[in-house]
Amino acid sequence: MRYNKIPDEAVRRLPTYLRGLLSLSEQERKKISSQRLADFLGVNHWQIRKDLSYFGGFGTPGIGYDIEKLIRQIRKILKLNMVRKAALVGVGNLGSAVLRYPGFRIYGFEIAAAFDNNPKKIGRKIGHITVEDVSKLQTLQKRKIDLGIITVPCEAAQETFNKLITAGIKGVLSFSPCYKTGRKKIKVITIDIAMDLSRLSYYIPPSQFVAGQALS
Amino acid sequence: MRYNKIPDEAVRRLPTYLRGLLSLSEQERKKISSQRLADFLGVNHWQIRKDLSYFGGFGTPGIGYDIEKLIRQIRKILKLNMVRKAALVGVGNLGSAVLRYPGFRIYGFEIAAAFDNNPKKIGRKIGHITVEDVSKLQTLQKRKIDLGIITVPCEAAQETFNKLITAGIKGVLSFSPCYKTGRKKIKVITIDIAMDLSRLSYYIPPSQFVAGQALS
DNA sequence: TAATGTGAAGCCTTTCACAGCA
DNA sequence: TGCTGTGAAAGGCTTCACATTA
Repeated sequence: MRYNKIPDEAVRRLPTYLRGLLSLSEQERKKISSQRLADFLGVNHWQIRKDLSYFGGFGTPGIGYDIEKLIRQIRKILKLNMVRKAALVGVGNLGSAVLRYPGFRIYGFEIAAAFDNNPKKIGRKIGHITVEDVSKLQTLQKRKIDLGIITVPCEAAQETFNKLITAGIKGVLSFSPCYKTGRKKIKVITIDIAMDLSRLSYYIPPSQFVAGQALS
Repeated sequence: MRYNKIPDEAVRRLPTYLRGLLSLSEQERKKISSQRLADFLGVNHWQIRKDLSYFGGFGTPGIGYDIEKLIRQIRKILKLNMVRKAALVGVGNLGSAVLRYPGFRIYGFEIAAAFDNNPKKIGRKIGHITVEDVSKLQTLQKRKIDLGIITVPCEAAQETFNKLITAGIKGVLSFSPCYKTGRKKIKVITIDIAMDLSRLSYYIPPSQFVAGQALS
């Protein structure tokens, strides 16, 4: 393969392709063309081919892609072909919801631990996970957990982030925008719900102009 | 202003700047330079200046930006300088958590209604919102609600999406990736938690290789 | 002097068109 | 014929350096 740089955007799209393929594999179909997968997902066919070509040629000209084989390939690329364990910190409303979120299963993730600093929550069971005290975060390395999910309130985000780094976590998915990563060589992905809603607002002409509501 | 195209990426960053400014305005400081705001947020100073310049010159050379004024300007750009009401559909674990999510407040959003199709949930109060039957979605237009938040399970996403369109919703924030928008001229932003975690996985070398676990 | 606003360069990503293979 | 894989073109975004202004 002759590409020396793989676009982040291509990586970002791979999980979508994987989801589509998994869905299509349930219907008894063996092969699929980039065109049909693209239609199924509502994307462009050349985009799919280009993205896959960054990682190698997985298809057969004139035929298409073998669904099962491509699923294995993408899993391998995303390093999902092994147990990937995550720990969640902050068992509030959002944290509990994420713990019970059924969507992780198809990608093979296991949320293997949950932590909180509220004594009332420690020991409680959410699904099949027992909430532990945040002081136990240091056990993560031994337990081979290398992904962290932050669902604590804004004020506690920085401290939580630092603790996860100390605990040897290598990647963080955070639902709070309130922290700085410094120069740590750690991958962080932030999901900021309110920010996304604000961004949506930009694109939508409002249905009302309440008198005196608009500011200068 | 001489730009004919404003990058989506610039729009995406505005809410971040707004959050930083709001945070800084609590400290009694009137002016701020792009350099200081950049340091505070952990971004580049020229990026901030460039992004703001797409919308017009808001600063004073040699001095910086007036914090309060810039907050008003960004609010106006993002159309947050008026009441923006959103309706949430799907009062499960995730939906309830989003309803109670405190982060919307600083951007001035109001989640004004919540819907579910489960009779057990209808009539229940979450925070100060009473859950309504999805059949009442048609009342949204009258109630001047033009943003929708989808937190239903995957299987119900497409139907929910269609119903929101019919109800006159102009923008959708969806936590489910399982729908197609068709050629509707509506803005949709999707938050796919599992997809983001998969993407994170790509960047993280795993701490373990369980024997026999890795596939082909 | 201190900071903004911006043209231009450079880089990354998307799109296109088509050679080549089954 | 049908579909992949990819070089090249086009487009969009980021970074830089500096003219300009208070």
